Amino acid sequence: METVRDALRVGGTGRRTTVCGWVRTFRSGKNVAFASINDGSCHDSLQAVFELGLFDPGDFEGLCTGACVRLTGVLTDSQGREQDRELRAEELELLGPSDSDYPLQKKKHSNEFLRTVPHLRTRSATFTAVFRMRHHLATAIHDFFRDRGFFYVHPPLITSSDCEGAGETFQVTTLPLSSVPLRESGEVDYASDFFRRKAYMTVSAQLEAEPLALALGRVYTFGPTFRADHSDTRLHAAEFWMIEPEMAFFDLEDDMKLMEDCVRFIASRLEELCHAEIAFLSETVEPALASRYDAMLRKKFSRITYSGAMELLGSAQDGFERKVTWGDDLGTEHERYLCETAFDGPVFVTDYPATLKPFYHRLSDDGRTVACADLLAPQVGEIIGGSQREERLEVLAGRMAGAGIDPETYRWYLELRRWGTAPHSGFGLGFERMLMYLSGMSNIRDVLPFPRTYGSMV
RNA sequence: UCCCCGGUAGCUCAAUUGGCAGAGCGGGUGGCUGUUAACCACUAGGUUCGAGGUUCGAGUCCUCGCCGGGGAGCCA
Repeated sequence: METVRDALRVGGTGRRTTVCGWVRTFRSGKNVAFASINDGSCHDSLQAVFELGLFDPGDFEGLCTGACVRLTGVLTDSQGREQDRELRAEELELLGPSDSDYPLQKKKHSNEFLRTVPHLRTRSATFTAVFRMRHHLATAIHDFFRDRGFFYVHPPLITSSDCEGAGETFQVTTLPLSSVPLRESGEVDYASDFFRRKAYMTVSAQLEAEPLALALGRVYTFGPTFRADHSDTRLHAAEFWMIEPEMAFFDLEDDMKLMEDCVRFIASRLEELCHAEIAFLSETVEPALASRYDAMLRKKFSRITYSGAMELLGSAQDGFERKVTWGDDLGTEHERYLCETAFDGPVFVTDYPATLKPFYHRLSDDGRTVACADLLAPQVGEIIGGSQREERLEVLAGRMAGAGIDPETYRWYLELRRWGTAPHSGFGLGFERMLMYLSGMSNIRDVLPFPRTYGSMV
């Protein structure tokens, strides 16, 4: 047995082989019938040709769109124009019949409809393409970091820290919800909870990555992240994946170079490995997809400071719903203006006001901005957020106090600065956002196999 | 959480001012064909999301609810 991919690409024609796969379309005539067989191994399907004289009419019962078959036959050069080779079938085994109720018919379905059948949409041309790209993106990321001496580390998914400012947390508990134990004060008595304290699903692995970076040097995490924000948009999921590298001895400039190298590397890897998928998605989903790869591979990423962006937005501000001045956070309309109109491609926005960023971003010499960089991309918004971390104990303690954070909660984090502190930097790359940008899919629900979003878990 | 749009056949959608519920694809039947989301003919297929209301009459207007989509905020 071999995959459709190998049957189409490996060796020459004339050999006898067996393939298994699902029927995309079936066409029957008087003397000959055709079935397109796709097994997910590649974008293209294998056309099977049935000389009807070799089969009983009953053999084709249930052999319609959606059926699963095992076919044995001889690979031959195709007489048709749309494929180079095809399988002249000699033996047909119907592993799993289908019928007209099969939800995926041989037509274009809306992504909204396909979301109602997540267990079947995986077989569609679009979603097999997206999930192959998802795999290649993940392996490209591992290759990128491994080749640069990074260690892949595994911080916990259940954590006691809510990573200040990163988003709402899902609480983890084994307390009985119908009769939660209370203390005399009326507060929940976590002493009898599983961990004997309050616990959450992680919203970011960054804080826990720092002790590993300040020991192993260059590390990265790649795992799921959980956010309970009530944000119901095409860009947000409650469970998504993030890549969070953390590097000792990197300043912001080193950090940004790594971000840019990383994005270029994975884009070039996908362009190399996913020709057919990119071509298909350009045709059916996002005509601008090819130009996105150009923007990532052949142009240096633009850079602008937050202050510079404010000046730029000020001079173009008439068209905005909300006007912004220095100290305000950028709204979606402003971010879109920067990457879609002003720079027309991925752009770094750096050096935000300290008041807009978490306490652990390194305070710059001007005393009012921090050493950080967000990478904004057209259509998908922020795909990377990174910073140099505050390594000075007194400055960090002061910023925590300013933010009203109990130092005892982050005692271990402060101790990293107390003994053997080192300049270090890192960033968080949104895996699904990146995949959206590289695949052209405009809704995060369509790059996750089983998306979990606010109010919905199909 | 807020704002906007939508829900009609299995799927994608149409239905003029409130006046007979429609098409394509898919299904069935027949025909034709080395076909390409095949093609041609015929045919079946409906609680118009749900509950109320207005009206002689509601897919269409009003109220509430449910579901979906887009946007805002927050973020990746």
